[in-house]
Amino acid sequence: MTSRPFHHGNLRAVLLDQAEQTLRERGIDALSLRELARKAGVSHGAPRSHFVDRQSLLDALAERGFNRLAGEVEAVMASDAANYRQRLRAAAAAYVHFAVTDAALLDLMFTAKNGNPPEGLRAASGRLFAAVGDLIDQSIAAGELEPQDPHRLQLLFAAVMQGIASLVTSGRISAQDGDSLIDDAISLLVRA
Amino acid sequence: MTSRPFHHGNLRAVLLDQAEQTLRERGIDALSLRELARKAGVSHGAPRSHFVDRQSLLDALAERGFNRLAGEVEAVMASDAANYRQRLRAAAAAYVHFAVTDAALLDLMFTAKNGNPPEGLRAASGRLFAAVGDLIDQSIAAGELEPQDPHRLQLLFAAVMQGIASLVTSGRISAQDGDSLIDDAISLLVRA
DNA sequence: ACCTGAACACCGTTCAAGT
DNA sequence: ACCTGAACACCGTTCAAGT
Repeated sequence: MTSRPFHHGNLRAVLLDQAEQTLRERGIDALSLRELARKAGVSHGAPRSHFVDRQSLLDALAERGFNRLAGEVEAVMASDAANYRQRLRAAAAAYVHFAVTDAALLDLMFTAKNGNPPEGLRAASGRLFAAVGDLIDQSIAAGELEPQDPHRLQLLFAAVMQGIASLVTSGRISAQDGDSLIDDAISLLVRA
Repeated sequence: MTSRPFHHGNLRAVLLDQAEQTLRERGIDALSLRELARKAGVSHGAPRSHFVDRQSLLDALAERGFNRLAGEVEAVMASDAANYRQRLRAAAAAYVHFAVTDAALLDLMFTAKNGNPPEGLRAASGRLFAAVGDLIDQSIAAGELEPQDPHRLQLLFAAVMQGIASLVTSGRISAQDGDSLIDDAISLLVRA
């Protein structure tokens, strides 16, 4: 039973899990296909069956990151918090928390890509921005935000969250300062 | 005269210039010390005399990036634009322009560092944030911004610029949308 | 369909040696 | 002080071959 094909049907997932951990603990430069294969107990050529090259694995990691973060924002919308200001804060807090615990992954998600991203990655990032957009729309509908131009408000909120996260991951400000900044930003948006 | 030491005293600068160009044209993955040495016409071990390792060269590139961007923000402050709203817009526009023309470099400047950054890099990034801070302070003094909490306003402005730049470099929005977002963000801050 | 293992080209880093 | 060139370990990628 425990014969040769240690992984059957799930090597891809095993590689991604291990890669995510390595990314978190030692950064992107320490991420190599060969080491992942070694840790998974397969030959160095095995990953090729699931990822055509290293960039393909990085794209898959970014895709998982977007889906996870999108899921958290969607969870905020499904919560029973009546106050939309609280929802905006919760979504932004999730964003900053992600930036703190998975800085290298967030970098990867927002790194300048040379070519066009694969479809799965595009869809995943789209899901995140759609979730943020829905949250803004709902906040407007609840009268918490000015109805002005919803699309612009969505982008602005996304930019503020990404900017705060970026300052945190790059070590410019602490996670605590990041949370304070969220409050300031939301106060500004809500009041506007 | 044109004997052996092709570069004497300026190999470091030659390597950095070439590296910056490669970074711009082919991204960070295409940046190798050996190729830089080849293009400079020196042996592959020569860069070692100026950069202890690859990360050290990347740090030097980031440092130059921060200094260049800081210089542009400082130039905005030294300009004769009487209107501080225009100054804020000009500073933010310079930031977005930098993001568009040197996306990979901006990524490098705000990448999560594993260890503590070297002193020169710290100083250069400090110079940028100090320049942004001064601009905000002057805008407050000119009555363009509410005096509230200057430090928070500085961070918020920095976060918004970095966030918009990040959305642009990652291809989420166009440079044009980035400029529109700047207007929206500044309107929000000025009105507040 | 998935994995093995040899092969190739390239890289970062170290270091003794040259000038 | 700066550069050369050999050496080492590691890597991404390709590909014929196995099961």
